[in-house]
Amino acid sequence: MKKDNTTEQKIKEAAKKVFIKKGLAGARMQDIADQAGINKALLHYYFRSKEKLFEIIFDESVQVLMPQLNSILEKDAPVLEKIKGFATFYIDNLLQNPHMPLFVIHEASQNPQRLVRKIRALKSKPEPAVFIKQVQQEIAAGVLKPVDPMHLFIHVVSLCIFPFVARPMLKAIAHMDDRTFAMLMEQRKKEVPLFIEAAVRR
Amino acid sequence: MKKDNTTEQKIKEAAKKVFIKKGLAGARMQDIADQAGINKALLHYYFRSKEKLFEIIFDESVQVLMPQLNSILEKDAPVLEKIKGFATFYIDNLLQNPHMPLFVIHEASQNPQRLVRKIRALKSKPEPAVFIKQVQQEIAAGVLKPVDPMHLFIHVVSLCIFPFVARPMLKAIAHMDDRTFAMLMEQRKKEVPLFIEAAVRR
DNA sequence: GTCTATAATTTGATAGAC
DNA sequence: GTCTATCAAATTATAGAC
Repeated sequence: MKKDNTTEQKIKEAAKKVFIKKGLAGARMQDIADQAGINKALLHYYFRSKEKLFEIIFDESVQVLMPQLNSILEKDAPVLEKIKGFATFYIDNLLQNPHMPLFVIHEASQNPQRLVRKIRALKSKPEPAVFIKQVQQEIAAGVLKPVDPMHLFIHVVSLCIFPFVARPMLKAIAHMDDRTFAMLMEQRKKEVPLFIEAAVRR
Repeated sequence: MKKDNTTEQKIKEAAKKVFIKKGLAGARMQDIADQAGINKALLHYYFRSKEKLFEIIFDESVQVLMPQLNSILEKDAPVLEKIKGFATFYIDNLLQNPHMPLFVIHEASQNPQRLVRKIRALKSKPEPAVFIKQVQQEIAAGVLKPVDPMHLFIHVVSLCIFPFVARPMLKAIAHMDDRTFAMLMEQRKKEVPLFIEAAVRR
């Protein structure tokens, strides 16, 4: 599963863990060094500065989260098929990386331009235009009820991602423990597509 | 609109702005002092420490965001009525405080216990139990399609809050400027209730 | 209450030995 | 490449004059 056990890799994994948990401003180089089981000076030897190291971790996170959105937006299949596949796949993925979306969102909100740059640099950029056209076609064909395509897109991502982002809030409100929460997310892989289908299928 | 122009109030307003924008770890006491147009030492004179000042701002934010959830959960009206009222009202509110949810969520994720404490201390706590029972009744009565009540609750909050939390992400993906984004959120006051109704009304 | 000056601490970054 | 020791800057917090 893990790549090399080179020092560089160890640092990147440690940095990923600490940055994603604490954010850029909250992370401490000392924490990262401890987590990696090495000395603080080595961080600078390998990555020059906190900012540089962060940039790499953020970049990788964007590369994990963004291109996956394309499975809604691009793949050639009926809209409801794509949404179903996406929800299952993406929620599954978030169960593995539950803290990544909040990390990216928080840092994007601190520095929106950085996210814009990263997205521009992606080989596989999310591009809603295709999806929007396809939804319009299926509405015209009578497959879907009339629905604003952009809002539909936002609905889908909201339903999939928000619970992970707001996890501590939802856990507190609904008095859930971690196990219950995980189970609920597991259910959402089916609940979300069913809900959307009920809303828009003719 | 604003309360007194006492120094204490000026500080709290400045702190609110800075903390909500930068988070606890990212905020600087100097920024808050500048924003309030006073000296840094005065902050400590009035609020003792950064942590103490933060606690007050966080507390107030929780008091703004949480009790409003009760309009879904408690008020006596048919489920779909309540959801419609809530969505309109809450989104309207978020248009005034667009950065508050991400602030609370991010800090809650840094320190989940703090949020739990704050919620426990609320006079008007969000309590899903009533809502869940009501949904079950309306399903039994044939008003609603069968749907898991807890998931329905999560759907509603997700659809309302997520776009504000993920604003920079959505703006970047869909190439929107601020005006377009605001317009879209304005539309969601109607889109979200319609979408939910289409999904669950029998 | 409010300010200036400064202390105390934290933290990112570097120098230099091995 | 890796470590220890240390620096320099940033940042919270306080002392003390007015």
